[in-house]
Parts: sequence; structure tokens; C-alpha cells
Amino acid sequence: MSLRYGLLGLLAEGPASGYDLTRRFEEVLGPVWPAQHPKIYAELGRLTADGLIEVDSYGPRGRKAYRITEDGLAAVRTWLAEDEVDHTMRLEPLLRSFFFWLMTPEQLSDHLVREQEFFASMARRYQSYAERKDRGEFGHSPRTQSMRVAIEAGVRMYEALAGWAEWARTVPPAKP
Amino acid sequence: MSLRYGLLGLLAEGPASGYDLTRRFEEVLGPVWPAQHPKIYAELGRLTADGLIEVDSYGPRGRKAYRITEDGLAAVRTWLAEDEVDHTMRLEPLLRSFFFWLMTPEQLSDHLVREQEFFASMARRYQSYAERKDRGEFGHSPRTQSMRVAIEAGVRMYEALAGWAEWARTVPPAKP
DNA sequence: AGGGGACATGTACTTAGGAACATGAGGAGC
DNA sequence: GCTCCTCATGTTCCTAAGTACATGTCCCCT
Repeated sequence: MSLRYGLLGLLAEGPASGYDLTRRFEEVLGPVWPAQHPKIYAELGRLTADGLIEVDSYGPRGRKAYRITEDGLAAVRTWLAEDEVDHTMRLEPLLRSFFFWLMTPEQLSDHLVREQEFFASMARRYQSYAERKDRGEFGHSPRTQSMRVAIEAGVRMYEALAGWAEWARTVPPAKP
Repeated sequence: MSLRYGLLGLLAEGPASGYDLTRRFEEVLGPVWPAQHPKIYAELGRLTADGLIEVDSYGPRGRKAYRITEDGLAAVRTWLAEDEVDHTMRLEPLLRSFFFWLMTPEQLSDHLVREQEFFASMARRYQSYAERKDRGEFGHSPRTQSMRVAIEAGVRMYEALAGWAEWARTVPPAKP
């Protein structure tokens, strides 16, 4: 259901094609909600059938841009304001951490170094996005303001994970 | 695939039934990897067919406890050491944050207060687990040592999210 | 003795997600 | 004129996840 509202939310910014939405999903929403083009095209079909979006224009190469309808806008707003938030976070790195005791100290150490580097680099990436926004590169619309809030979450989450990986390296392996 | 290794990892601690594993998944691994009993029983069947686990004992009420085999143990270890980590985090609260600009200031404020409370309460829950572990309540086996590391991740993640929600409340709504 | 709750396993069905396959138009550079 | 890349949409198929249905046992409390 989240994909549906993700698409509606993006279309609330303005008309876009399935191709545009696919790219926006992989660039922007990818880390928190991956979606491949087959799912997106299928969902666009269902959204059209439900009257939440409609075709806005046809372009070259069979391009079809969609526009959100009044009903569609109302649907996202209801979702945001009334639907219960699903708080489950599906995070493989944390699932793995429950089983660290099955790794040799060397394997674990290597793993944690790599993880720390990955999380730190992600944190830096989001940090630089945040700085560009704060310098005004993306303008000051409400939409980009929300993007700034989302980016801040990315910075904080990845910094927390990087810090965790670093801390985990200092935990001595237990001797049973 | 993660469910498979999650089950193997839990069975590496000792024999357990499908029912035991279902409860452990919802109590311990639930927040990072939800799994319902139908998936678990089905996967246990597949793991048995693949020779990675075997029936350890039969108990009352049709209870069947499984034991991990040498092959199974080798399979988890290979996964941990060699399989690439999937870093995608599917997190609805962050997906929603991209669309905060579609909410009224009142709705957003309410939402962020509730989210902050939720994340803070989760952080406290994991914090108290951590303290119990540090007091020695769960012993000092390598297994519980890993649990301690996983719990620390929970504390840090939820604290980061609570801090984020609090910070987000201070971001003034943009006037376009 | 009876009832309720936790224990225990499974099937059936639906939806979500992801990989592979299939096709073709338009534009830039050689 | 040809080639290659990006744009662009879609189908097919398989696996993962989740909901609902179905069934029965053991134990504790009243």
C-alpha cells in the first residue's frame, strides 16, 4: 500500500511519467522504499482505474505523463493524517548482528569495519545534500522543506549506525 | 532469504520448535525482520528437505523440535561471512516524511509528537534490556553478547529517530 | 466436570516484491 | 547512414510476505 501513496505523493508535486517516477523512486525514495518499474507501471494502471490519477499528456516514444486528481490528493492526505504508521524496519544488518557470535573475531572485525565505512559514507552523502539545501540550491518550497526533513533523518540514522558499528568493534568477544 | 538464515541462526543456539521460533521472531527479531508462523513452518520444511536442519524430538501436542545440522551451521556461517549485506531499510515513517508538506501544520505537529513518543518509548525499552544484560541477568555467553550488540543498535536507532522527530517539530513550515 | 487459554501445527489464498524478458522510438556522434 | 545510448512502456514468471481459515491438545482454574 505504501508504494501506492508514494506514487501519489510524488505526483502531488506535479505531473510525471512512469519512467520519471521510477527514477525518482530509485534516486530519492530508494533507500527507504525500493520500487522497480514493473510494480510502478502496474500500480499506475490501478490508480488510473480507481480515478486517483489520470493521463495528463502524451509525449514522444509513447511517453504518458500522469496527473493527480482531487480524489487522489484527498487519498494521500487521508493516508498521511489518519492511517496508522507502520513502524517495522526491515534491516538486514541488524538481523545479522544477532548472529555475530557465529563469526570468528577476524570475520566480525572485517565486517564491522566495512559496515562502519558504508554507514559513514551514506551519512556524508546525506549531509552534503542537507548543506546544499541549506545554501538554498533547491529553493524554499514546502516540498523541498519536507525533503530537508527527510534528509535529516537519513543523516541521523546513518550516523547512528556508523557509531554503532564503531562501538561494536570495541566489544570484547565473550569467552564461554 | 533472510528468514531462512534468521531461523538457522536461532537454531544455532539450540533446538527449538516452529512455535518457539515464531515467538522468538516476534519478540526478538520482530522489529527488524517480521515473520508469521505460516512462513516459518513452510521454511522449516524446506530447510529439512535441504538437510540444513533435522527433527530433534517430538513433544506433546504434536510438538516437533528441530536441530541444526553441520551443513546448516556451515550455511549460516557462509552467509554471515560472505554474502553481501542488503542495506535497504524499508521504513514507512521516513517515506511519509517526504510528503509532510501535504499535511496541515496541526496534523504534522500531532504526527511528530506521536512519532517522537513512540520512538522514545522504544529507545527506553531497549535501554532497559541493555541495562539488564549489563547487570548480568542474561549471563555472559557469546550469544547474549551478540544480543547486547543488537540491542545497542536498537537504542541508538530509536534515539536517533526520536531526536529527529523532535528536531522536525522545530522546522518552520515554508511559505511558498 | 467444564471452560478458557496457551500451546502447537498446518493449509489456502491473496498481495507485494523483484528478476528476466520483450520491444521500440528518438537523439547524438561518427 | 549507422551505431549506440537513453528514454519509455509493458508482460511474464517466480518468490516472499501476510491474512484468514482450520484443527486439535494439554493444563489450569473454578
